[in-house]
Amino acid sequence: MIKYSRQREAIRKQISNRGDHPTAETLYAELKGDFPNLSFATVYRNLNQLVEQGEIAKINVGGATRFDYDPLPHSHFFCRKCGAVIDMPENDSAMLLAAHEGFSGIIEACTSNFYGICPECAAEAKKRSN
Amino acid sequence: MIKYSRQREAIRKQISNRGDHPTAETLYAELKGDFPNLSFATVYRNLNQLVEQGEIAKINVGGATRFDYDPLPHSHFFCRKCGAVIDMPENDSAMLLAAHEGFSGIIEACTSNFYGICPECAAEAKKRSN
DNA sequence: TTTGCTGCAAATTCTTTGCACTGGG
DNA sequence: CCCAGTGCAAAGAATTTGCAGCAAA
Repeated sequence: MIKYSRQREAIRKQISNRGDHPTAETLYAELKGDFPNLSFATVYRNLNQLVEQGEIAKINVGGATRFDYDPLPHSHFFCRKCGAVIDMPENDSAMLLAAHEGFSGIIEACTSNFYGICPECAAEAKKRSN
Repeated sequence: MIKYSRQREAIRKQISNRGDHPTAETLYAELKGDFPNLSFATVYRNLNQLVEQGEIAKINVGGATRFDYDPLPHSHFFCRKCGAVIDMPENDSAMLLAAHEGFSGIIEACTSNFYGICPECAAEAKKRSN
Protein backbone atom coordinates (compact mmCIF):
# COMPACT_ATOMS: atom_id res chain seq x y z
CA MET A 1 0.00 0.00 0.00
CA ILE A 2 1.29 3.41 -0.95
CA LYS A 3 1.03 6.06 1.72
CA TYR A 4 0.89 9.78 1.26
CA SER A 5 4.11 11.68 1.82
CA ARG A 6 4.73 15.37 1.54
CA GLN A 7 8.07 14.77 -0.12
CA ARG A 8 6.64 12.63 -2.88
CA GLU A 9 3.82 15.06 -3.42
CA ALA A 10 6.28 17.92 -3.72
CA ILE A 11 8.37 15.97 -6.22
CA ARG A 12 5.35 15.10 -8.29
CA LYS A 13 4.16 18.70 -8.29
CA GLN A 14 7.58 20.08 -9.05
CA ILE A 15 8.04 17.95 -12.15
CA SER A 16 4.55 18.66 -13.31
CA ASN A 17 4.87 22.42 -12.73
CA ARG A 18 8.19 22.67 -14.48
CA GLY A 19 6.79 20.87 -17.46
CA ASP A 20 10.25 19.97 -18.67
CA HIS A 21 12.91 17.32 -18.15
CA PRO A 22 14.88 17.89 -14.95
CA THR A 23 17.54 15.64 -13.49
CA ALA A 24 17.24 14.13 -10.02
CA GLU A 25 19.84 16.62 -8.85
CA THR A 26 17.88 19.60 -10.14
CA LEU A 27 14.78 18.45 -8.34
CA TYR A 28 16.73 17.78 -5.19
CA ALA A 29 18.23 21.26 -5.24
CA GLU A 30 14.87 22.91 -5.83
CA LEU A 31 13.10 20.98 -3.11
CA LYS A 32 15.89 21.38 -0.60
CA GLY A 33 14.43 24.78 0.16
CA ASP A 34 11.12 23.38 1.31
CA PHE A 35 12.66 20.29 2.91
CA PRO A 36 16.01 21.18 4.45
CA ASN A 37 16.58 17.58 5.50
CA LEU A 38 15.66 16.12 2.15
CA SER A 39 18.03 13.43 1.00
CA PHE A 40 18.90 12.15 -2.45
CA ALA A 41 17.68 8.73 -1.43
CA THR A 42 14.19 10.08 -0.96
CA VAL A 43 14.26 11.86 -4.29
CA TYR A 44 15.49 8.80 -6.14
CA ARG A 45 13.11 6.43 -4.36
CA ASN A 46 10.14 8.60 -5.15
CA LEU A 47 11.13 9.26 -8.72
CA ASN A 48 11.49 5.53 -9.30
CA GLN A 49 8.18 4.89 -7.64
CA LEU A 50 6.45 7.48 -9.79
CA VAL A 51 8.00 5.93 -12.87
CA GLU A 52 6.76 2.50 -11.82
CA GLN A 53 3.30 3.90 -11.25
CA GLY A 54 3.46 5.35 -14.73
CA GLU A 55 3.03 8.92 -13.56
CA ILE A 56 6.29 10.16 -15.01
CA ALA A 57 8.91 8.75 -17.35
CA LYS A 58 12.63 8.29 -17.20
CA ILE A 59 14.47 9.47 -20.27
CA ASN A 60 18.09 9.63 -21.22
CA VAL A 61 19.72 12.76 -22.51
CA GLY A 62 23.29 12.38 -23.67
CA GLY A 63 24.13 9.83 -21.02
CA ALA A 64 22.37 11.68 -18.21
CA THR A 65 19.12 10.50 -16.69
CA ARG A 66 16.24 12.94 -16.70
CA PHE A 67 12.61 12.71 -15.73
CA ASP A 68 9.73 13.58 -17.97
CA TYR A 69 6.42 14.86 -16.63
CA ASP A 70 4.70 13.17 -19.58
CA PRO A 71 4.71 9.38 -19.15
CA LEU A 72 3.34 8.65 -22.60
CA PRO A 73 5.89 7.84 -25.28
CA HIS A 74 6.56 10.94 -27.33
CA SER A 75 9.33 12.51 -29.32
CA HIS A 76 11.98 14.90 -28.12
CA PHE A 77 14.07 17.57 -29.70
CA PHE A 78 17.60 18.05 -28.39
CA CYS A 79 19.20 21.42 -28.96
CA ARG A 80 22.94 21.10 -29.50
CA LYS A 81 23.41 24.75 -28.65
CA CYS A 82 21.69 25.28 -25.33
CA GLY A 83 21.12 21.66 -24.41
CA ALA A 84 17.38 22.11 -24.07
CA VAL A 85 15.13 19.09 -24.37
CA ILE A 86 11.83 19.99 -25.95
CA ASP A 87 8.75 17.83 -26.41
CA MET A 88 7.80 17.54 -30.04
CA PRO A 89 4.19 18.49 -30.66
CA GLU A 90 3.24 15.50 -32.74
CA ASN A 91 4.41 11.94 -32.93
CA ASP A 92 2.98 10.57 -36.07
CA SER A 93 3.61 7.00 -35.13
CA ALA A 94 1.01 5.74 -37.55
CA MET A 95 3.12 7.09 -40.34
CA LEU A 96 6.24 5.50 -38.93
CA LEU A 97 4.53 2.20 -38.43
CA ALA A 98 3.42 2.25 -42.04
CA ALA A 99 6.91 3.17 -43.16
CA HIS A 100 8.27 0.06 -41.52
CA GLU A 101 5.63 -2.39 -42.57
CA GLY A 102 8.30 -4.55 -44.17
CA PHE A 103 9.66 -5.29 -40.70
CA SER A 104 8.64 -8.76 -39.56
CA GLY A 105 8.61 -7.98 -35.84
CA ILE A 106 5.78 -6.33 -33.95
CA ILE A 107 6.12 -2.58 -33.51
CA GLU A 108 4.17 -1.44 -30.47
CA ALA A 109 5.47 2.04 -29.99
CA CYS A 110 7.78 4.54 -31.57
CA THR A 111 9.44 7.74 -30.50
CA SER A 112 11.81 9.92 -32.42
CA ASN A 113 14.78 11.96 -31.37
CA PHE A 114 15.43 15.14 -33.26
CA TYR A 115 18.73 16.96 -33.08
CA GLY A 116 19.52 20.49 -34.11
CA ILE A 117 18.95 24.07 -33.02
CA CYS A 118 15.87 24.87 -30.97
CA PRO A 119 13.49 27.70 -31.95
CA GLU A 120 14.93 30.03 -29.31
CA CYS A 121 18.55 29.55 -30.30
CA ALA A 122 17.60 29.78 -33.97
CA ALA A 123 15.83 33.09 -33.37
CA GLU A 124 18.79 34.31 -31.35
CA ALA A 125 21.20 33.51 -34.17
CA LYS A 126 18.96 35.18 -36.69
CA LYS A 127 18.65 38.33 -34.58
CA ARG A 128 22.43 38.61 -34.30
CA SER A 129 23.01 38.26 -38.01
CA ASN A 130 20.75 41.26 -38.70
CA MET B 1 49.34 11.20 -32.91
CA ILE B 2 47.46 7.95 -32.62
CA LYS B 3 49.58 4.84 -32.44
CA TYR B 4 48.63 1.32 -33.34
CA SER B 5 47.76 -0.95 -30.45
CA ARG B 6 46.75 -4.58 -30.58
CA GLN B 7 44.13 -4.00 -27.90
CA ARG B 8 42.41 -1.22 -29.77
CA GLU B 9 42.54 -3.17 -32.99
CA ALA B 10 40.95 -6.16 -31.28
CA ILE B 11 38.21 -3.96 -29.82
CA ARG B 12 37.49 -2.37 -33.14
CA LYS B 13 37.35 -5.74 -34.86
CA GLN B 14 35.23 -7.31 -32.15
CA ILE B 15 32.54 -4.64 -32.38
CA SER B 16 32.58 -4.73 -36.12
CA ASN B 17 32.44 -8.54 -36.29
CA ARG B 18 29.62 -8.79 -33.80
CA GLY B 19 27.63 -6.27 -35.76
CA ASP B 20 25.42 -5.55 -32.80
CA HIS B 21 25.39 -3.36 -29.71
CA PRO B 22 27.55 -4.77 -26.93
CA THR B 23 28.33 -3.15 -23.59
CA ALA B 24 31.85 -2.36 -22.49
CA GLU B 25 31.64 -5.30 -20.12
CA THR B 26 30.69 -7.74 -22.87
CA LEU B 27 33.61 -6.64 -24.98
CA TYR B 28 35.94 -6.84 -22.02
CA ALA B 29 34.84 -10.39 -21.23
CA GLU B 30 35.22 -11.50 -24.82
CA LEU B 31 38.65 -9.98 -25.27
CA LYS B 32 39.93 -11.17 -21.92
CA GLY B 33 40.62 -14.50 -23.61
CA ASP B 34 43.08 -13.00 -26.07
CA PHE B 35 44.45 -10.47 -23.59
CA PRO B 36 44.58 -12.01 -20.12
CA ASN B 37 45.89 -8.78 -18.63
CA LEU B 38 43.35 -6.59 -20.35
CA SER B 39 41.87 -3.98 -18.05
CA PHE B 40 38.58 -2.16 -18.15
CA ALA B 41 40.46 1.12 -18.36
CA THR B 42 41.91 0.08 -21.70
CA VAL B 43 38.53 -0.99 -23.00
CA TYR B 44 36.87 2.25 -21.95
CA ARG B 45 39.71 4.43 -23.16
CA ASN B 46 39.72 2.81 -26.56
CA LEU B 47 35.96 2.79 -26.91
CA ASN B 48 35.86 6.48 -26.12
CA GLN B 49 38.66 7.14 -28.55
CA LEU B 50 36.88 5.24 -31.31
CA VAL B 51 33.73 7.21 -30.60
CA GLU B 52 35.68 10.46 -30.84
CA GLN B 53 37.20 9.36 -34.11
CA GLY B 54 33.69 8.65 -35.32
CA GLU B 55 34.39 4.98 -35.97
CA ILE B 56 31.69 3.71 -33.62
CA ALA B 57 28.84 5.27 -31.70
CA LYS B 58 27.73 5.29 -28.11
CA ILE B 59 24.08 4.55 -27.61
CA ASN B 60 21.88 4.19 -24.59
CA VAL B 61 19.64 1.21 -24.05
CA GLY B 62 17.38 1.37 -21.04
CA GLY B 63 19.86 3.29 -18.97
CA ALA B 64 22.83 1.14 -19.99
CA THR B 65 25.57 2.34 -22.32
CA ARG B 66 26.22 0.26 -25.39
CA PHE B 67 28.43 0.69 -28.41
CA ASP B 68 27.25 0.60 -31.98
CA TYR B 69 29.46 -0.53 -34.84
CA ASP B 70 27.59 1.89 -37.11
CA PRO B 71 28.54 5.49 -36.28
CA LEU B 72 25.95 7.07 -38.56
CA PRO B 73 22.70 8.11 -36.92
CA HIS B 74 20.13 5.42 -37.52
CA SER B 75 17.07 3.95 -35.89
CA HIS B 76 16.90 1.07 -33.45
CA PHE B 77 14.32 -1.47 -32.51
CA PHE B 78 14.19 -2.59 -28.89
CA CYS B 79 12.64 -5.98 -28.18
CA ARG B 80 10.84 -6.01 -24.86
CA LYS B 81 10.97 -9.79 -24.76
CA CYS B 82 14.60 -10.71 -25.33
CA GLY B 83 16.13 -7.28 -24.92
CA ALA B 84 17.71 -7.35 -28.36
CA VAL B 85 18.64 -4.08 -30.01
CA ILE B 86 18.25 -4.27 -33.77
CA ASP B 87 19.22 -1.74 -36.39
CA MET B 88 16.25 -0.67 -38.42
CA PRO B 89 16.83 -1.08 -42.13
CA GLU B 90 15.69 2.36 -43.17
CA ASN B 91 15.60 5.70 -41.50
CA ASP B 92 13.44 7.84 -43.65
CA SER B 93 14.53 11.05 -42.04
CA ALA B 94 13.40 13.08 -45.02
CA MET B 95 9.87 11.98 -44.24
CA LEU B 96 10.26 12.87 -40.59
CA LEU B 97 11.73 16.21 -41.38
CA ALA B 98 8.82 16.96 -43.65
CA ALA B 99 6.40 15.82 -40.99
CA HIS B 100 7.78 18.38 -38.61
CA GLU B 101 8.07 21.31 -40.95
CA GLY B 102 5.84 23.33 -38.64
CA PHE B 103 8.64 23.31 -36.06
CA SER B 104 10.45 26.63 -35.98
CA GLY B 105 13.82 25.24 -34.90
CA ILE B 106 16.39 23.69 -37.18
CA ILE B 107 16.25 19.92 -37.41
CA GLU B 108 19.62 18.53 -38.40
CA ALA B 109 19.22 14.85 -37.67
CA CYS B 110 16.62 12.40 -36.53
CA THR B 111 16.59 8.85 -35.27
CA SER B 112 13.66 6.78 -34.17
CA ASN B 113 13.27 4.22 -31.45
CA PHE B 114 10.87 1.39 -32.03
CA TYR B 115 9.61 -0.79 -29.24
CA GLY B 116 7.90 -4.15 -29.47
CA ILE B 117 8.64 -7.77 -30.26
CA CYS B 118 11.53 -8.57 -32.55
CA PRO B 119 11.12 -10.87 -35.57
CA GLU B 120 12.72 -13.81 -33.76
CA CYS B 121 10.56 -13.57 -30.65
CA ALA B 122 7.49 -13.00 -32.80
CA ALA B 123 8.24 -16.13 -34.82
CA GLU B 124 8.86 -18.05 -31.61
CA ALA B 125 5.50 -17.01 -30.19
CA LYS B 126 3.75 -17.92 -33.42
CA LYS B 127 5.37 -21.35 -33.53
CA ARG B 128 4.22 -22.10 -29.99
CA SER B 129 0.65 -21.13 -30.65
CA ASN B 130 0.41 -23.62 -33.53
C1' DT C 1 -0.31 -0.31 16.02
C1' DT C 2 1.27 -1.50 11.75
C1' DT C 3 3.81 -0.65 7.79
C1' DG C 4 5.47 2.64 4.53
C1' DC C 5 8.57 6.64 4.19
C1' DT C 6 12.52 9.45 5.53
C1' DG C 7 17.24 10.74 6.43
C1' DC C 8 21.74 9.37 6.90
C1' DA C 9 25.55 6.77 5.69
C1' DA C 10 27.51 2.97 3.59
C1' DA C 11 27.49 0.16 -0.41
C1' DT C 12 27.13 -0.56 -5.56
C1' DT C 13 27.85 0.08 -10.21
C1' DC C 14 29.84 2.16 -14.02
C1' DT C 15 33.44 4.91 -15.78
C1' DT C 16 37.50 7.79 -15.48
C1' DT C 17 42.07 9.07 -13.85
C1' DG C 18 47.02 8.93 -11.90
C1' DC C 19 51.12 6.65 -12.36
C1' DA C 20 54.98 3.76 -13.54
C1' DC C 21 56.03 0.85 -17.27
C1' DT C 22 55.87 -1.10 -21.99
C1' DG C 23 56.02 -0.74 -26.88
C1' DG C 24 55.10 1.42 -31.42
C1' DG C 25 57.13 4.95 -34.61
C1' DC D 1 64.57 8.05 -27.84
C1' DC D 2 59.87 9.91 -27.26
C1' DC D 3 55.33 9.79 -26.25
C1' DA D 4 50.93 7.13 -26.82
C1' DG D 5 48.96 3.08 -24.82
C1' DT D 6 48.60 -0.37 -21.04
C1' DG D 7 47.54 -2.40 -16.53
C1' DC D 8 46.57 -1.73 -11.99
C1' DA D 9 44.57 0.55 -8.37
C1' DA D 10 42.42 4.41 -6.63
C1' DA D 11 39.20 8.09 -7.46
C1' DG D 12 34.69 9.76 -9.04
C1' DA D 13 29.94 10.23 -10.13
C1' DA D 14 25.37 8.55 -10.04
C1' DT D 15 22.18 5.64 -7.87
C1' DT D 16 20.72 2.16 -4.54
C1' DT D 17 20.34 -0.08 -0.11
C1' DG D 18 20.37 -1.08 5.11
C1' DC D 19 18.69 0.58 9.14
C1' DA D 20 16.64 3.13 13.00
C1' DG D 21 13.28 6.51 13.81
C1' DC D 22 9.04 9.00 12.16
C1' DA D 23 4.52 9.36 10.38
C1' DA D 24 0.42 7.99 7.67
C1' DA D 25 -3.62 4.89 7.91
